[in-house]
Amino acid sequence: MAEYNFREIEKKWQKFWDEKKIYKTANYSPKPKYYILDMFPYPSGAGLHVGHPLGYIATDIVTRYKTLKGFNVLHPMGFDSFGLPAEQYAIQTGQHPAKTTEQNIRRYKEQLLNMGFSYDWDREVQTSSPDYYKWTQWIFLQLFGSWYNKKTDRAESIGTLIEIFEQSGNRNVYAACDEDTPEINADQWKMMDEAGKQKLLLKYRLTYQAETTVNWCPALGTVLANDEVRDGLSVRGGHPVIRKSMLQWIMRITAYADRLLSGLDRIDWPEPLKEMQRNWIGKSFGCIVRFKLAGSDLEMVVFTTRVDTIFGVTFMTIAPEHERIREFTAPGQWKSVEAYINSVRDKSERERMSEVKTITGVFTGSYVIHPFTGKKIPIWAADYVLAAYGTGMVMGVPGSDTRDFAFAKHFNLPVIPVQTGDHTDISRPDFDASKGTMINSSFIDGLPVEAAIKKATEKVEELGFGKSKINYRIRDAVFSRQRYWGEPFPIYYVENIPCPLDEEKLPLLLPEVDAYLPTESGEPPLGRARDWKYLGKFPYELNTMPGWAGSSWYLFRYMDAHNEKEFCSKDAQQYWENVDLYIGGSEHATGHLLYSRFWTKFLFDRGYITVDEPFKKLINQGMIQSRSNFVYRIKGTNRFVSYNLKDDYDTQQLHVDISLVDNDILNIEGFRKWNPEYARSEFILEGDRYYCGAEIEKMSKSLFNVVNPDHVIEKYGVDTMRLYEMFLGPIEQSKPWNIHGIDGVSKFLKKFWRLYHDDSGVFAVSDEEPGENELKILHKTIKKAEEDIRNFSFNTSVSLFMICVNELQSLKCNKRKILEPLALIISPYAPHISEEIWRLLGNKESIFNSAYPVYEPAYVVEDTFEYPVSVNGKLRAKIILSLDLPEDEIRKSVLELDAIQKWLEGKPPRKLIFVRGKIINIVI
RNA sequence: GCGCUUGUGGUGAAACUGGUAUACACGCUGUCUUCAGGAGGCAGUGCCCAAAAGCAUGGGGGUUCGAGUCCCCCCAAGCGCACCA
Repeated sequence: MAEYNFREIEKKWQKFWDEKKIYKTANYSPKPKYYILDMFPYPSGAGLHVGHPLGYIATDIVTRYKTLKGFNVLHPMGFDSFGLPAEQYAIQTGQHPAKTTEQNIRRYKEQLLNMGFSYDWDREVQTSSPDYYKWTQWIFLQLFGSWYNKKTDRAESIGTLIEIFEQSGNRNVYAACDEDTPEINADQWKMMDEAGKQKLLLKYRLTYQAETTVNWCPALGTVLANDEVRDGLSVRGGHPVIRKSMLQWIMRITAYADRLLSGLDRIDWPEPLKEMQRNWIGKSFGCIVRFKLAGSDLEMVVFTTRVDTIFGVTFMTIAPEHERIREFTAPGQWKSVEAYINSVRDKSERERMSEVKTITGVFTGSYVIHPFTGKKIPIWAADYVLAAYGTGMVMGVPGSDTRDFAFAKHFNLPVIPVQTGDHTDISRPDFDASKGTMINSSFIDGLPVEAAIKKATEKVEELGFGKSKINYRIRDAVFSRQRYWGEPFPIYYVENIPCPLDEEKLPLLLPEVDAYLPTESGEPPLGRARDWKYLGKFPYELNTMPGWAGSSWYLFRYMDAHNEKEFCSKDAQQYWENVDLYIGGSEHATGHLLYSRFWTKFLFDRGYITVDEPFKKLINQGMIQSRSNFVYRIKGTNRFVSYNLKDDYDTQQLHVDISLVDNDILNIEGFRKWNPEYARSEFILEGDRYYCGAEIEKMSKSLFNVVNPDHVIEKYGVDTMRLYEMFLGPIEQSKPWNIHGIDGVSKFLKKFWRLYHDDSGVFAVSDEEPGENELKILHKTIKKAEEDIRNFSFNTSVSLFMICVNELQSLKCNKRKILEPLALIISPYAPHISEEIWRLLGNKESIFNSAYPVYEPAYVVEDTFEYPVSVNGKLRAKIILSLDLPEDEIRKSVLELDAIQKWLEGKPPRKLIFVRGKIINIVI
């Protein structure tokens, strides 16, 4: 008896799709376009695990559905192939990262092809390929050749800035630039030598060099971005990170802070992710206030969001790392301040993090004059002030700010309450600094906080020692890495001045090196490359670009992947615009997803593209976790005790490979073979079984809980795996991988197959006309399947198919006119079996090129005459009424119904509750 | 501490704008063909009960004829940010 043979079917159709290039997409079509993108993977050595395909299956379903609906769909795939693991492997083995990367990509591709995804592989991109990184370098050059004009609120060519300089210097330039940019006039500009001019321009370029304190990771030998560091450790590898000053390439993303923020309102992204980006950008409205130093012309400038509390200032604070701290220190105090600076400097991020609660600081011996009261206010240095936020200096208001309060208490500084509330301990939750009215505050006394801020801001502006200001938390992004396996910068140096390489010379190929470690003198690995000089004499940049460089614009390369003249042709970009649907993990919230928005806005400003957001709709697929299993060894022995008996012994919990466990029952023989250490183990069983413990954890090799999709595919087939991953639950939700339910899905596909075959397994469908009942089942399914795909509710779709197939089976329906559309509806989810059935039904074209059936509303309309009804929301009955009757008639017929009449106890209904034309409730 | 999200059977989970809560699947129980092969069919399965009635969507209030869904207060879990002035 013939059965559903997935092995044969899947191989057959994958080969066919590949050979006939079924999934090739044209750049021009009379059909409407739809662009669906997956976050491309980094091809690691471990291959794909079952978590990877989750998002890919979802995009594939939407792709197939949209294609059936008559869209021209772009659905490409590629590889984010520059990165640390390949390089680390290279350091260990000496093997060129390009080679490892190539092997890994081959394996990934093989796995992806096995899953029957409809990618147009002709458009594949690899960020580490010179054809690709040529354009990453090109975009870098465009950034280098641009500045941000805040008057026009967009990036412009650096040439327009030079023109302005020549005419009127930089006095009237309103640009995103370095804080320390000196003011010059046109004559001064013209008098400057080339080096001086370039130095000045560098302060305006959208990518620039600066000496900055960076996160230096000694173990990785590189600098990390803020989002690559967590708790003072590198996200990758968990090595300690320290603060170090280095000359770095930096992206002026702060120029786009406001547009990155406002753009969020126009894109369809998950709210939590938008919120993460909002917090990261961290816009806050406040005020800059200048305090004159006592006995000096110097001024201390602070940023505050609560200028209304200025009458409560009892001390000033400056970050110990602040570059101007010496100016604010009395000569006699310098020694103790310097000692304090040193003690703070050597602490790593981690140490500072864990010492959040300890209060340290030192008096600088200097004072400022309070602008309103004229009182002398002492200046302190304290590490609770961040050098990088605001001006690196704050005014201490212990009456309203809990941190200032804690500091004042610790050093016994006075507290002046400036707003109503109990000030004995303002860190208690019943004190809310954002509420109340002002006291002890001269002209703002009695005003509520909000009004007080407004009035105080006006006053300081009027008196000229302050100005309202919008401050951002986001900082410019460090863009260089001291690594080998990344894009080389198209930059060479003439007397230490960075010069852009001519665009014609791109790509600047990554040179060969003899080892992938920094040089002995501490230069990055490119320092090992021979003749790494432009024209043989001007040294090239030794840093390479970070991982996010290539991924910040890849969506555009897919549109025109083989273009040798442009990163993407205007025509192709205008046709595809931007991504309609993007699916990937939320871990890229403040990395890739922010940087790609930044580069897109930049390319838009410079007229290279017509969209200023890369991804219209974003869905975060949840993480697939894993269920780890444990065995319990009695301490100091080689005896293992079954889960429910373990409390009787003193045991140690050990991870066991989940492939040795079925339904929490341990395969004892397998376990003995797994590790020689356990070959002679003894077991204390429950009955004749050893039960393991279990816990949900991250999927990781080291926890022995990784599930390789290859095994699942081998056992059940790809279509079953695809359906099952969707059936598992909503796509956005993180959930543990659990194989136990897969039999249900597997059964469903077998039933589906059997619908088209008779009892002896021979393909057989009837050409009989379907009855209304069968049509109803079909059209209900079509309708619901469309709704589900529109809502990305794939799990309910799978249930729906099961119901449909069960119903048809119980009707013994084998009619072509029902079964042919059914194969089409299921095809986005289970393409192989559907294609096979489609061909058995005699179709010549691939199911991928067919048209999704249209449902007939007539067959979907529910029974309109039978309603559930309750009386006073309690009793229920089904009554039969006509929709067309006027309300009075309905009321009459309700009273005539015996059952209802009994409940009504003869009283006429006071009110009939209608919902969508149906009586739902009767109120007495 | 702040922000966001989520709490429904033994398990994964359904439930459209408030309208018969627990669809579908797993698991479990019984059973049939009879097989020891991860096969197929049928019936049962929220809780308490012999049954009827009753009670059930983390807990407590509220709005409503009617609340898993809306509002308020708690509790728990997950994620993100974290001295941001």
